[in-house]
Amino acid sequence: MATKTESVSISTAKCPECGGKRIIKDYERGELLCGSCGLIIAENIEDMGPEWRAFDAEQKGKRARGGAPIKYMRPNKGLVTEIDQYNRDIRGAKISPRKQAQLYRIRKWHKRVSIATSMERNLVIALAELDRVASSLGLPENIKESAALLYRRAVKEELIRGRLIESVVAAVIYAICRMQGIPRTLDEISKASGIEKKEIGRAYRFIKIELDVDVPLTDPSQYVPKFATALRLGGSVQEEAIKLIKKSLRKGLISGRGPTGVAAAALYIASAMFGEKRTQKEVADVAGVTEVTIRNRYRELKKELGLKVNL
DNA sequence: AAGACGAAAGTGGTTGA
DNA sequence: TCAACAACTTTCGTCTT
Repeated sequence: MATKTESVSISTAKCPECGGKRIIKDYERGELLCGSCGLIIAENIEDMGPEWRAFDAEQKGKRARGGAPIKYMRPNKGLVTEIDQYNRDIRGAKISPRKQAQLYRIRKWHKRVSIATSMERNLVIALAELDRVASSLGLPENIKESAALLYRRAVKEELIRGRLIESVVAAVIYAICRMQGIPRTLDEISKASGIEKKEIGRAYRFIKIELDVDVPLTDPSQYVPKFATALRLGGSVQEEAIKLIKKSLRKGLISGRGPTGVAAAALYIASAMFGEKRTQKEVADVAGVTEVTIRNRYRELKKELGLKVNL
């Protein structure tokens, strides 16, 4: 993919520390920070590389909280302080009941605070990643918003456990795109996020089941404008392609077929009908399928619809 | 010579016992 | 957990323009 400058859009972001909406982009220092409490949300915001999440949360408010920089993938490692549950002091002597009660309370709150902050950290990383991937895919604000919401639900239900944050973010984006009818293939999201397709698929399936979101299956015609643009095909060709898809949907159904393949075949036929023929290879490339698949779909469409197309 | 076609074998993921 | 299965890909030989 060609390098281009990305303006990181942050209007969906909220400060994970104080909830403030006023987020400041400091381009001189390349930082994203909260206007109310000064929390640095992300550094190196101009940098597209995968390792840009180097990151250091610091609160300038009342409760001073500091420590080592948080490592990339493991929000809790290196920061936890364990308070064990055996009521002995360091020399092994018993601790008075009164002290025990105090220790119990300390442990309790320690745990609560740890969980809260680890969730915050998780969100900070995830939202930055979400923004990066969504921008790189050219997705609109409302998609980011919905995706962020879904991700928060996933965090709340503690579904991120063994998973890479990035995988879940990618999966959430994929799910939201499908729900909103803005087609992005797993391939595209994989490329934008740097996560393998099957990883995203796995995370996607998981959150789909656990969060009980129902995602409609993709309508092939959603891909038509995108492919047509890439092939420089006009509006009338697109309309024809969509018409073909609708017709075959009503007929013997295209169920089970990959939506991209169907869209590609319809476009292929439509382009030929309008004398703006594109080769199977051209169509196949932009659709991310092979010529063989186009041929198979094309054959099916032709038979089902009784088309008299001579190419 | 390039594009279209289709058969055959291989791949990765889903499903159901 | 494993095997069957469907969709899709890869590869390759042949036909058409």
